[in-house]
Amino acid sequence: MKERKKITLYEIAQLAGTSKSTVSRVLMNQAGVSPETRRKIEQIMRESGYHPNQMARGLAGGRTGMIAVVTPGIFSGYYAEILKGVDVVASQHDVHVISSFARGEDDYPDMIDRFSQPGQVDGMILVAPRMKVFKQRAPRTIVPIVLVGSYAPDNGWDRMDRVVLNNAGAMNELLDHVRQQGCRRLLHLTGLANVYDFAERRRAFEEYLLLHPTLQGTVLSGGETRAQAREALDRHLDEQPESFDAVIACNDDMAMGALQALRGRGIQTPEDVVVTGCDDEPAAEILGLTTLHMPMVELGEEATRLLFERRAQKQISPVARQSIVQMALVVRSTSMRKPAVPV
Amino acid sequence: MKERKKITLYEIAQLAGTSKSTVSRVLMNQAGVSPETRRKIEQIMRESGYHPNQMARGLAGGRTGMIAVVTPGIFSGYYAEILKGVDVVASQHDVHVISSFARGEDDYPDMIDRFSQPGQVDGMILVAPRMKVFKQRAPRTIVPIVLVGSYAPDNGWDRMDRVVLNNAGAMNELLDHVRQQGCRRLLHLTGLANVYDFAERRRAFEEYLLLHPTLQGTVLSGGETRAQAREALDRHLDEQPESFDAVIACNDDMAMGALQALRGRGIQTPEDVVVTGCDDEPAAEILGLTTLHMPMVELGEEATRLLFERRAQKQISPVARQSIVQMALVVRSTSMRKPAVPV
DNA sequence: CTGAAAGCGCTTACAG
DNA sequence: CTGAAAGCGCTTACAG
Repeated sequence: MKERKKITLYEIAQLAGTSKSTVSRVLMNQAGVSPETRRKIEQIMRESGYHPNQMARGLAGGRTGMIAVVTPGIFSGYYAEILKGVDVVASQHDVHVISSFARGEDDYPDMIDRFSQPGQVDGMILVAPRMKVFKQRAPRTIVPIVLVGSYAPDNGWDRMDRVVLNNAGAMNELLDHVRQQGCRRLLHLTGLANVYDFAERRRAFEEYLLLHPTLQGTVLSGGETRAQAREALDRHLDEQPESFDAVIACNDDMAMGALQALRGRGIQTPEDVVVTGCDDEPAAEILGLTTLHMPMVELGEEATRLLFERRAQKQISPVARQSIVQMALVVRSTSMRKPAVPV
Repeated sequence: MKERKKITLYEIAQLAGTSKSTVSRVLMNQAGVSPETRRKIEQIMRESGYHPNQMARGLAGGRTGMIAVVTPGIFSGYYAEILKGVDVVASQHDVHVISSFARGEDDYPDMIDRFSQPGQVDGMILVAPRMKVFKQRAPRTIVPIVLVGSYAPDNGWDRMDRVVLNNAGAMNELLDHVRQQGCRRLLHLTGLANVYDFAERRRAFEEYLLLHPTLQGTVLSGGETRAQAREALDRHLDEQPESFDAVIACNDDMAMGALQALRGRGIQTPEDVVVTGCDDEPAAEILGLTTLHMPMVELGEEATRLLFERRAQKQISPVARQSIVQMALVVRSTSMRKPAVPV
């Protein structure tokens, strides 16, 4: 039944015995079309399997029907879940999602530049951009931008909507728990310094130590990948064995590297050393890793909601919105010293 | 230095003291422009921060500069890696990647239909489409399609390029290894029957049994998710305890579910039961899960290469290409009975 | 409620 | 090697 020839809005108008204008109105869901005409046009569109040419719509109407999600090149598996959340909301608006991986941190500004030009996308979501991006003034673009898990300095970036995590609060809760497990010498395994969330978590860790003088704390830089985290901890164990009784990693991936390092030396978890992560990646559950749960799909959805709200505004608003997504402590076996719960 | 007013090809032509045609030629990388003129235009484009309007290019030239990747709604984390591979190759061609998650298997045909209309994308990659998609004849579309990890029945789908895995060969290697570990009663934990790769692996499992009469084999359906796999194995253990000494799961996720079920009953791995997966997801390494390694980024890259080769062809070619990606056995602790190797 | 016309910013023959 | 003109398929005032 479906036409194979490419069919245009003009053809639909012909078949309906009306004009392009009217067909366009029903396509745009605009008022001012008689119910009867509308019904007829809708039926013809359906029967003919008509899909409007996106490129033409974009050019004529100034709306591309696309948004871009830019993620760092190196990623934890959870970026896929954020992407899925974005897709859920975007598809409700009949908008496609362009996914781009930044190649190095220098690539970020270029991508922003490119996407903020007219005729590219209707908006962009920047996931965990590296701090370096913010060295330059924020582009004064008509294309709305939403930041996810990100810094927002006052050289213009603070005008943008953003979705952030309650890093400090969640970290506090986590450290309270670790302390209750009897740990006193805490090692914070941090990641790249230019990742905003990592910096926040580190700061929360250090502030917690100030408030709890009975605790001893160290910060160890674990590099970028799981393997690097493992190596870093290995070296640390060579130099200062038994110097800590808890590893607080800045994310699950690094926590897993830590687990490997400990296991390799026969150090028991959680008996000798408690280990915690952050993110609650799929693998965390399996490993019994205590972590902070981040609702990743939600994160993507919320960012996209902000984007569409912004897009819907007629004029530029002076209000920047910020959504704070709560992470929740998930206690599992890597930190559970007291009662042995069956898995 | 950067212009904020939107700048068009026409402006570039003005600045260069030439015509739109000539500017378009350098944009399209076409021959027939004096080196001097080309250099000048390129410089002006760079200085003005010009990016051509994609919508206009798409409408005028018939090339959208986008390709779509459609993935199933429920996904293992590894789809993100495929997406990354796609992005790597696509960006070399200055093409953007639209990522779409199919909402249920009925959504697949609709998406294919929509994307294959003109003015949408220049090509599409279908990742692990459910078998149901192939019930209907393949669309006779000008938009090239590449199938990844997929069936290709002869009702038109066999005209398409595809990237597949050496499921049977790899499964054989895996089963040889399991047999060498002393296992004789094998339980195959399979996933949704409508996933091509799962069906292939199951077939390979059954054929292996036919060739090795000393082995005993069972196939257990593990549902769709890790949790379901765990439950399925739990029920099986209730009904027929100690009926197997190896679990051969159709992917890592289900293998992890199996590990949970076994652990919950105090059954030792690999001493009592050997467990294997497939895919080599990030979590597999941590868990010490024996699996078949799938080079996921490569898979995405190869699919995209096929797509661009097809796009470059002037006329429709009668040749359908098939790339077979080799999976390799990765032996880890869940199947290593003989020598205890240090992790 | 409806239609004719202009125009979005490019590419692509075509003519020179 | 270069330019003028047509046209891609829509949306958007504008006029009725």
